Amino acid sequence: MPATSTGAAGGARRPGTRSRGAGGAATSAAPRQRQRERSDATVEDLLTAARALFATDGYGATSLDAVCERAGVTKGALYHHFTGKRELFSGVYAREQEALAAAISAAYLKVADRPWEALFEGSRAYLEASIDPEVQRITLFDAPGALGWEAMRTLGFDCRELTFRGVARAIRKGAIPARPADPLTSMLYGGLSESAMAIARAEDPQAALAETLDELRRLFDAIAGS
Amino acid sequence: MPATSTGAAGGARRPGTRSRGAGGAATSAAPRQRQRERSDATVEDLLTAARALFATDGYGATSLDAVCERAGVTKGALYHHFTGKRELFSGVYAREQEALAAAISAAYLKVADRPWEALFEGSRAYLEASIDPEVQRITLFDAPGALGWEAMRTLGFDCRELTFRGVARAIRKGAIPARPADPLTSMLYGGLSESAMAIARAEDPQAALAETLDELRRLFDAIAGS
DNA sequence: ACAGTCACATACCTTCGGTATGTATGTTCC
DNA sequence: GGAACATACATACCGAAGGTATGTGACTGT
Repeated sequence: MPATSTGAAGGARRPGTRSRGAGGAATSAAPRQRQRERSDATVEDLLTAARALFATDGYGATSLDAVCERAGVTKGALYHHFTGKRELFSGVYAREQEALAAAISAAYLKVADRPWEALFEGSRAYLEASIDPEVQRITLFDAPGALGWEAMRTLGFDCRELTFRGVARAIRKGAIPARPADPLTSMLYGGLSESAMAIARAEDPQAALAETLDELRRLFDAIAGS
Repeated sequence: MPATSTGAAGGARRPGTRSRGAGGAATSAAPRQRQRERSDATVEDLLTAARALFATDGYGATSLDAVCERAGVTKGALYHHFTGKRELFSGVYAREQEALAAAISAAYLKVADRPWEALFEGSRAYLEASIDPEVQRITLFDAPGALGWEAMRTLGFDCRELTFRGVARAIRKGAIPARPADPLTSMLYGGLSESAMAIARAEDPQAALAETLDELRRLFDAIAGS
């Protein structure tokens, strides 16, 4: 044990001054609640910091030291809550997927009684949300290489699964000609993802988005009426 | 300059024993040809070794030391021919794209007089070639994160560009209803890429491929007849 | 209040991408 | 044909970054 007591005397030092929770009022209100809140707050800070850096610098160029510094924590905290860089990114990715899935579901449910139209609206929502370069960097560029196919699909509620359900339901309800749902799901989901990337890199993203939605409309009409 | 003469006396040591070319016959046959051949051979070895490791272990998990060892060279050689890991991967990626593009073109040209059918055949070729997990790991999983969008599209003859040309030509020739070519290109190319990944992970890849080609047929027919 | 656990902080190790430098093999020019 | 130069590497080293071992104070059940 070289150089034990570092610097000044003991006590919780700089990185963060962890002391969340609503003041120090009722200590007996919640038995083991304090530690949970502290943990949750730290995890929240780590995920927020990581999401910001991953989104702008990318997975490879983001160092855990930078994440910890931004979160006001040290690597001890990070490795206490995550097994490593992969799982940290995994957490960020899961949140991103959750947000996308929420947007898709909300759009879908507005016209859920018309299955095919509902899938179109869900697709539109996914496309519009996925245009954000930060979202793209995480979910479309870095996630495949960092997490792999299996992890991407098993993590939280992924959008591909949502798309599959929408396609399957449209088929079941007879909104489009009968067929296996998987192939069409892949074509639709992959097409939308690639479209989002292309739109974000276009000279005029707004125009590109409009053109893409037009094409999507044509495709949906063509599929339904064949 | 610490520890100058390392180990035994000088002389070209183990890593490779570079001595390509057709023997040492006519020395005056080609003026500056020997070095070129040597360089080309080294680059070839590096790209081959890198492709093997990148394909199986992925970009992040592949170390340059491992690549050099497999190629029978040291890092001095690698950094003489490439600026770094990115460019090495870039070279591997470019070759992969070239091979895919060649397969697409060959299939397309067989029925080039029917633009829409030709694009279908090109799509089929891309799909079948992209099912290989090694190809996928390089071109679909790691390339986006490692190279980014711009580099992927400007590197060599990329398949998306080929798809675009096929779509644009089909529109120009009136094989499908008029529309901007870019959105449909994205939907098609992205859909095929995602489909390839799904097929490779399916329980029965052959059956999944057949179903996907059926769906592709339906989609092409629907688009043409709308 | 005391023992045990949790949530971190500190210090260290190892791997790996990248660089600086040395050197043998061509290549060119006189 | 040999000196001068360029090319194609090999060797040795550096710094950054992911990961680990260990210590310590705050929190918690008894």
